[in-house]
Amino acid sequence: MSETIGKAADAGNAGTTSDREIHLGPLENYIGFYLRLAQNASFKAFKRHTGEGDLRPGWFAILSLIGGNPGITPIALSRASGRDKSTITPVLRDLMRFHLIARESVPGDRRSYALSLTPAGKEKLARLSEHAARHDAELDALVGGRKAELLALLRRIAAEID
Amino acid sequence: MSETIGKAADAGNAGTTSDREIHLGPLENYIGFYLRLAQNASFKAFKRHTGEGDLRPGWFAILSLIGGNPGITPIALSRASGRDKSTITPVLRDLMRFHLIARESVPGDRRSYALSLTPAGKEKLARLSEHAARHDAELDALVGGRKAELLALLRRIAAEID
DNA sequence: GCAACTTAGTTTTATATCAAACTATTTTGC
DNA sequence: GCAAAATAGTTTGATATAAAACTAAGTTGC
Repeated sequence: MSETIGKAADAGNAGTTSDREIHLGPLENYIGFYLRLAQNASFKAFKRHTGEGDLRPGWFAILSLIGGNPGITPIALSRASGRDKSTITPVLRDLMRFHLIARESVPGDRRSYALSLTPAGKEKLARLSEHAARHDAELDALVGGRKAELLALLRRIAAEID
Repeated sequence: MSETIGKAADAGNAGTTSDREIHLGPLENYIGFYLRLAQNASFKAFKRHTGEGDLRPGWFAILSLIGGNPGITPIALSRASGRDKSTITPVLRDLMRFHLIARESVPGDRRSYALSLTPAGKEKLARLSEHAARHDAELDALVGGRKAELLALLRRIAAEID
């Protein structure tokens, strides 16, 4: 961490700004800025947790939603998980490739299909759930008694910012 | 929005789950889940704001930090903006290409260089700042009087989750 | 009952991000 | 002072995501 200490002494230079004197300026009070920092940090930590096995962060929410809603369609998954439908396709392809989910045709709509977990998928979900629970427990510990308030605010931002 | 209503009536099917009956299950109470949703929504809205001009979301934080800290180096930018140093390089290249920033050598360290805004960069930053301020004002409106608490929690998550 | 519109899913393209590997320097420990 | 370790910056490769364009199928309005 030893930063460039003596440099600002130089004349023709406005002063090379070292780490500990950075001014965040307006960013300091921007919700959007800290929302990004917090999400990145949380996602990184989650990746570290799950990545230790053969798991993938993107799989958990999808597997969990299929597990809790057998027969769910890709478009419903997209809406429930808050991701664009075009990002669901490759995840489902992976999950199929590893035989964690099964597709069944939807009677009455040949465009769509119904998803469910295979036994292997249920096992994988169980294992992923442990990691996820541990991860969110860490977050819980950080926010202490203000979890309900934080969740309410985040839900509100997610739902109404657009 | 007319969803597939009559489908669950079919026998051999566990019931095709339509949008309005989705159970989020554990996700419902996961901070990480709503952190992602909120950040994605906020980022999308920001992109919409800035994208109307010739602006780019990634540019604002960087320009703002350079503007507030003339002489800042790429590595200090990386830390202050919370992004990996490898993501700073291409942004700086773009900003250089549009003559919004200038590089100056750092006396005493030939690996690094000092950054500053050109007059054009200052103008661009001023314009971007308006959009950013408007965006964050929307977020402020959503969180009402609980902004300080939200910021404190997000800062804490960003700083301590790793 | 057919044309127009809408919806489900996929593919393609673009952006944001991290991580690892690499080069060129600088700093540190004897 | 020199070898080893650390640091600054870049490049390359991977993943997460959205958006737009496309295909196929369903729904609606006369």
